[in-house]
Amino acid sequence: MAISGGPGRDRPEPSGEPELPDVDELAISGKEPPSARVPLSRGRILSAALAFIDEEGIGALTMRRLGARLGVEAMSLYRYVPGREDLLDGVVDALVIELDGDLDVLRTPEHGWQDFLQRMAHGVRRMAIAHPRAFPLIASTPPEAPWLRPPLRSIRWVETFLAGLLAEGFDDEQAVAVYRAFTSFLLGNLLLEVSQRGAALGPLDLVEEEEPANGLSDAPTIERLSALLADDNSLQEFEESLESLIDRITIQIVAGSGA
Amino acid sequence: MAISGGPGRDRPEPSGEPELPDVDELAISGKEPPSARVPLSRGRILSAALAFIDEEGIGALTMRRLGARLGVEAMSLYRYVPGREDLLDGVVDALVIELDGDLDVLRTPEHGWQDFLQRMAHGVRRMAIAHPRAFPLIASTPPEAPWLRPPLRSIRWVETFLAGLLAEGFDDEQAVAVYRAFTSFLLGNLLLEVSQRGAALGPLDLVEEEEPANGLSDAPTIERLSALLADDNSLQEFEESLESLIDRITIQIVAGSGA
DNA sequence: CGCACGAGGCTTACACCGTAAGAAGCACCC
DNA sequence: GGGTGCTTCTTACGGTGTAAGCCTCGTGCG
Repeated sequence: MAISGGPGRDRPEPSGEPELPDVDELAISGKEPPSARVPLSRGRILSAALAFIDEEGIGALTMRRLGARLGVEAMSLYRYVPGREDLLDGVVDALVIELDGDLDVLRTPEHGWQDFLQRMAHGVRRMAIAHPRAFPLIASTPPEAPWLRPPLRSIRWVETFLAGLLAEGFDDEQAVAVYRAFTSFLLGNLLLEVSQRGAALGPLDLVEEEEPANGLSDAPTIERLSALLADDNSLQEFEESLESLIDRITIQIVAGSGA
Repeated sequence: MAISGGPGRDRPEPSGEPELPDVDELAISGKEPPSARVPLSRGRILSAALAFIDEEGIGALTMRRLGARLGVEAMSLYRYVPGREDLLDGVVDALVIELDGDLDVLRTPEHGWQDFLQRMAHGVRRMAIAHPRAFPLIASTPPEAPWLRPPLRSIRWVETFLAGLLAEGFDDEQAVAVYRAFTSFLLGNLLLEVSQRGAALGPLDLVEEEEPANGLSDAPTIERLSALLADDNSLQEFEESLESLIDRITIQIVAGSGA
């Protein structure tokens, strides 16, 4: 949460205001009809970028096109965003902020940490499904400056998660262990689900190859199974895996509490 | 695939098959000293691309630079590779091929499917650690043509894995279920491990900010925990998670066998 | 009122990118 | 010699991120 007064890193905006609100409105609005001149802001830019990615994918997002969508020249964006990579970082942060404001995943001290993890997982899942093309961003280190960054391109994610765990009574090492287990779980499950959800449109795009009766016939395997692969019963699977993970954490913590 | 005999260092290249000019040598050699004119081939290109990515990251890989590394003009690459995206696909496929030739993960019918999964997981892990900057490729749908593709950018991966599972006696639905669970597990665990392994160089690159005594003090959380986060005891964690997952599969399969 | 000023947006420019089209080298066989 | 294919190089085009500077106002101050 941290209403942008706290740990928000200061953007290299030395002038005027000491701190600018990273994401303000984030109205998740679509494209702007050429209405009155809305004054352009970091929030509006990030919001438009997210909408753009949702519609056309990350690769299609260029500064010029994003500018055009906002009725503005590309270079104007640089007044609010240091560059393209930082813009993508900003989109990820915006998603995370939207997430943990969405269901205020902290502030429920009465239901215990299992409930916290459940809420967190479902919140992230909802996000992944709502923005399937933006979600993989969270798991990809940016092409430039590949390391020397927080894992997963959003320090806010780590902060939010760890703070929640600590608030639930975990100690430092437990929190980190749970963070790892849970983040890797979410990452894997949701990346796979999102990618399969996309592939389900028309199953696997095997180039329509005429396998000329290869005697061994190992190609048909995937053709035969592609319907099963595209079959979308993933919510139930997600639930089961989630509960199983939470059980495992219980056991691990209980078993490890002696040490 | 082509028993490939004993310890001969010969690369897979299943020469019996009709025509598979995909990956031939893949010597994983480094940069080519300007020695004699080696004739350039898809395999050499993919190998150089992988080495390039390992050294400088995906973002730094351009056709021109890759050409220069091979002592060749950029356009020459297009005789063997349809374009940049396909080149990246090829790199992923090369990794997967290297993997399942590396430990011939099939062909061990005597040790049961748990052993198969163990070998698979460790093989992928070794690959992820050997090529940490290339590995995220496997989990990222290409920016163009985002859907309409096999999940995870390598149909070969799906094929190899499913074929192995079927060979171990799973039926179709079980194989798909195990494939999902296992792939998501590997993806999540290894993406996180790889990214943290990178971040461990110097912990989190917080811009050195002078937080002017914000009363709430929620910033230090991550600073305090960053050492723990960077701490690399991940092999053991991986093993534990792996065993736990395999147990879960056992239970699930046993429980689900009645249906 | 006049006017400097500065924020916000625009224009120009540059280096680099992927790649389409075709020219130039080259080994071979007739 | 003259084709005849490959393979590689040259040239060129449209697109990209972004550095540098210009223009245009609303605004505050004398």
